Amino acid sequence: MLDATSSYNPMDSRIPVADRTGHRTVPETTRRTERRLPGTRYGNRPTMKDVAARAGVGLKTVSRVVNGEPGVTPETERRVQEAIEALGFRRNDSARVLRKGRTASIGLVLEDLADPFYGPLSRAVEEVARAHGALLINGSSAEDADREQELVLALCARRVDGLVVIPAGDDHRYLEPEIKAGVATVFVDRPAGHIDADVVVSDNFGGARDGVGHLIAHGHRRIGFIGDMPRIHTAAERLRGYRTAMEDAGIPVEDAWMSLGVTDPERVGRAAREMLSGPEPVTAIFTGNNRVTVTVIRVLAGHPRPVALVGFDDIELADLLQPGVTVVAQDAAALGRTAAERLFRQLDGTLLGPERVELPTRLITRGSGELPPAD
Amino acid sequence: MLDATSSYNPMDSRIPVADRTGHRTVPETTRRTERRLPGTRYGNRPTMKDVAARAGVGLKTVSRVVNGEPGVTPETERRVQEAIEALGFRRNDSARVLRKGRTASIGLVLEDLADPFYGPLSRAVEEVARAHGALLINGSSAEDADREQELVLALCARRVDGLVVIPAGDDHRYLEPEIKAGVATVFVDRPAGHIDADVVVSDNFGGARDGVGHLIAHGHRRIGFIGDMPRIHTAAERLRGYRTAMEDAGIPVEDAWMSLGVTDPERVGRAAREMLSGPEPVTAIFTGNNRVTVTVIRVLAGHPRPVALVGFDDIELADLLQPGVTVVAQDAAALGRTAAERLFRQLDGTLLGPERVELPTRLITRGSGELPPAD
DNA sequence: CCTGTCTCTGACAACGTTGTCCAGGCTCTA
DNA sequence: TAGAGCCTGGACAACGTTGTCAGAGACAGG
Repeated sequence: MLDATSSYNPMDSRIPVADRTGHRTVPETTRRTERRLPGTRYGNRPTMKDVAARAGVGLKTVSRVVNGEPGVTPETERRVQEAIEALGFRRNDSARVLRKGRTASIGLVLEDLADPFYGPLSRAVEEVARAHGALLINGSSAEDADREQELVLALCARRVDGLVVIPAGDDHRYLEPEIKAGVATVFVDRPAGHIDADVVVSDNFGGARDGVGHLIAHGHRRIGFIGDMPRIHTAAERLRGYRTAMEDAGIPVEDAWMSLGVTDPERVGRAAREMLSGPEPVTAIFTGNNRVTVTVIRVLAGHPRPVALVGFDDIELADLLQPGVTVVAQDAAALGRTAAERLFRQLDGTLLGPERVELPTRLITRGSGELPPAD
Repeated sequence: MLDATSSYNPMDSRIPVADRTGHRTVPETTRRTERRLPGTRYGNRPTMKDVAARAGVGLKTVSRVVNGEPGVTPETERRVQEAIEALGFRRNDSARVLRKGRTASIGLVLEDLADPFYGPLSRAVEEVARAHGALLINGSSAEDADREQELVLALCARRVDGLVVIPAGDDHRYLEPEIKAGVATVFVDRPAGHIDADVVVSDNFGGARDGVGHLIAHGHRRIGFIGDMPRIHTAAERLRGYRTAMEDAGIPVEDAWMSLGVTDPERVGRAAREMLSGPEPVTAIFTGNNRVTVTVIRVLAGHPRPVALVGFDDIELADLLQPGVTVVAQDAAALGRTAAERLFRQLDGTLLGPERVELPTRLITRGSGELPPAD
């Protein structure tokens, strides 16, 4: 499952067990004696039982105080509070969860938290979760289907109440038992594969079509498209938008104008340079996401002729470049917020069936998309 | 504690209780009958007991199969696996955690996940956690001390094994009982207040001193400093670096050159414009963090004379602006990685006492810091 | 003084898992 | 063939909490 690089690996399901000589590793409870708090049991945290004993009351009375339930005299409450304070007691939510069934936590599986697109999305999900008293567990799939599944199932084992998933894989049937068991699930940015589930996406098709249309309106005909791997739904949709815009304008698309694949700077840079060379180079480029846009901007900065550019996704400082970068912006925070809200409505029971919600994109013109063709 | 905007609020400790008429709300276990899986108990997920019953074996045998423990015949294992498959059983880690004591999860409390500085940091922590088989729970404090404490204590109640905290508040004595109880703790970016704990920081002082020194070396004397609120440790350290560099160069600093406070664009923009006006305007500005830098770049873009600029924190596309933005870069990912590694070493027991680790910063020259004074 | 009601409190079971321990059946050897 | 030892499987307690229920006082009304 996961690599262990040290002795700490609590979820390891392999067997540390006694070896053939019968020796056993020292039980965990014996560590850190010197750090133990007076009044607590060896190496462990104080429990309600400890508090009850110290306060001279019953277990349930402590529970009542901790949870603010009624039916405790002020005097008793004071004694309990005092004991809690003195022992540094903190309720164990694991036990609580086990008893109550809900964990008050939701999981978010995305591609890469370091990507500036996902940071705001995650934050938005967190805010909604917070408003509902839930915590957020994040996981990065690194665009790997197996890792996505591993993460999702780990989250399910934790019994998160709900999942917000930005799919990396394209088959999510493995989630069916979980959904049946009541795990609320919303997919974001890309639809789920082979299951019927709630999904919140941007209007990738329309956004790309409008962005490319914008270039066409400014006189371009030879327009390049550099995007992500076509198995990624958003990439495919944006490509479809490109094709549609071109078709609507009656421009036959040449293969040399399109480049789809991994979005590392090397491949993208090569693709851009190829499109820009030869006897009939493109006069404009439409880029399929923020990473591609940044790379292409770098290429264009070193290019002799001006080349028009429209990028999908807004990027910071885009307005300060020369020329400013025209983009089709999607609202990452709104995606996250909408998804999380639907998630909690599923948990409330106020949501009927699975639905597909599409959020609009916005064309922001800043100059790069308005350059005329330099033929 | 937290606002509930709906009926879902599992961790609410206020009393939903029976009202005076004796009516009760419907127990949770009765929801979603239509979604229940055949073979499971009403509204609940299958447990090992269910699997054991279906496979015709004992409870512990199922546990053994699930955990890959030895001592189960292939035939028995097959039967158990079959039952697991058929019922869609997934081990309940809450119960496991309760029994084992470790949750295999760590908490990360930072200021704002949407900030491009924290995304990579969080991702780095996650990668280390993953290598140790642990999940990461994120929380944004929004630079609010109370919210930080609330988050940290909520994470402790979940019994996270460790905490990585980017402090918002300046008193962390509330964490003492937790640390004594064995919660590994590492502070990042800023030191903890009033407690002795592990901390990983950048060399804010040295970085700022070098950045300002760079401006001085290019002939500037009237150098402005725009930074965050001085109660934030990093802001104070960077200010100290600025003062030291000026002092070392024998330049008396004027009050009008320094501006400290919240880093919203409005205040920062006003501060920058003030420094740049009057009879003796600054000829260079040192900015105290990425947000400030971006705002100041915008101001400078509309300013008639060229003004030198060095910023703390690297920003994306800084190299593509005209001129390129010279920055003092800190390595957010390294901060996160180092902190997380120390955390797990605490859990391993291979770390001795609390320590302060300082990571170097790097001056990246791109042009804006090398502009001569425009006197 | 007794009875009924109300308030406060605590004993106990249950949540789902894992660790301990023991029993029964098997193989192997003396 | 009997005894020793191993392998497999299961009964049971425990983890820390919450829900249920019933008991113990207090107090008022008859």
